Amino acid sequence: MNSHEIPSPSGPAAPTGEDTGSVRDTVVEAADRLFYERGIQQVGMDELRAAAGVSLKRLYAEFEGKDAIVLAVLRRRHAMWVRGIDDAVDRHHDGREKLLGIFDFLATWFATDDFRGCAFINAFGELGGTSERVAQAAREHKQSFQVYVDGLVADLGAPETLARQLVLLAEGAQTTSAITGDPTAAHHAREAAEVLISAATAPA
Amino acid sequence: MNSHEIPSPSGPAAPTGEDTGSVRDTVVEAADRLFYERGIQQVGMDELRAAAGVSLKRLYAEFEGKDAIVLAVLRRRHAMWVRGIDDAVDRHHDGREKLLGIFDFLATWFATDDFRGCAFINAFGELGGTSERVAQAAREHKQSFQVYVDGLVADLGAPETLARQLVLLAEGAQTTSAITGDPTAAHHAREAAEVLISAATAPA
DNA sequence: AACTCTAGGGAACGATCGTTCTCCGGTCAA
DNA sequence: TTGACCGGAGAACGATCGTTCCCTAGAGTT
Repeated sequence: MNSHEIPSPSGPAAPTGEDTGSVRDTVVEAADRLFYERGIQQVGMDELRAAAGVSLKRLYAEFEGKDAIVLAVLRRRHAMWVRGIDDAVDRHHDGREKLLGIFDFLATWFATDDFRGCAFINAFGELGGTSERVAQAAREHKQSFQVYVDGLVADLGAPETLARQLVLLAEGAQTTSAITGDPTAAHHAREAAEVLISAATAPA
Repeated sequence: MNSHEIPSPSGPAAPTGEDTGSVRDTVVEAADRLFYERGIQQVGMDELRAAAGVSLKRLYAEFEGKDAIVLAVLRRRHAMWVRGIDDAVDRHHDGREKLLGIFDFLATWFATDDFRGCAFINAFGELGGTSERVAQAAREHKQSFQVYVDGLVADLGAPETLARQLVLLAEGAQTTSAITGDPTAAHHAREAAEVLISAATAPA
């Protein structure tokens, strides 16, 4: 049974005294990939352990349980989302172009070959009915995006209603593209956004 | 343990020789309620059996397995969706009002106290990664809605792009209202739809 | 060399799942 | 009354899950 003695062939190959932060990251990254690809409940802890190249003991030393890993994954997803949106928005200086940058980000995201929708929407559908923690994480994520768009719209001097409308377009594009597999939903959302922005910023 | 002998207090109270079609309906209705409320994998066959007031033997005589029940539930959801949309649209004769009727239907749906989003989106997030049948059911449902809106938009003489945009708004309203719990998403979607329809039907 | 400590591999555990099987009471024909 | 049949209740089964525990190999210290 002990024929192979290589400790961790796919791991980061650190000797022994690994700092604990990197173990967490490794686990959360592997969990994110597996959960997103197949659904949370379809991934067992043993498979996650194997994918992350950690022992079960280490896994449970680092995380209180599977729930804690799920929440850590959602936190990571939120950070990635914020960074991606920020990058696409900050690329522009014009307020209108900033708003449209959101849909450019969506377009590049949808074109990813492993795209399977918004992880928060998926997690909410799967666990939101039984896990208040997951439902709240999804709520906070969506609300923070709404607040972000509210700010961009306010900078434009447009009414807050526009922000609500643009968020609906972004959400709809995510689910539509995820289910149909058609990445052009981002483009249609962007075109709609252009019309809505123009209508909301037109002089009275 | 046998203190209560009432066989099925909440069931339809049919004597014994129930016709088999109604058993199917009873099971699918109970499954729909439970699956929608808590997620599919969170509902066991035994709980479903109890909720439907049927025996396990009857359950497996009527359905090949849990997968078959899930697909039957999605078929039922699709029929309910089509009927609800049709009712709200057929209430009007003007093409523009017909399109806006979609969002009126959404508004009444979102106000339902057990509303928890689109069952197809939820099922796709939970099982779409592993069950091709579920993923396909979601795809077909969304596509049939797109085709339906395409028809209404074509009747208006507006470009097909408008139909894509309106579908995105409807999808976004569903997920947003589900997660945030705010039913006004339907109203914001409707207002955006009014702007988009006006822009798409304005004379050149 | 002997001892201590750590951590990894993986068996073990209890719970739960979807599914099947067994028993048994009731019903109807003869 | 007897016997055949049907369906319900729920035990049983095998698989899988999240989680814990045990055993041991190896590193470090004296």
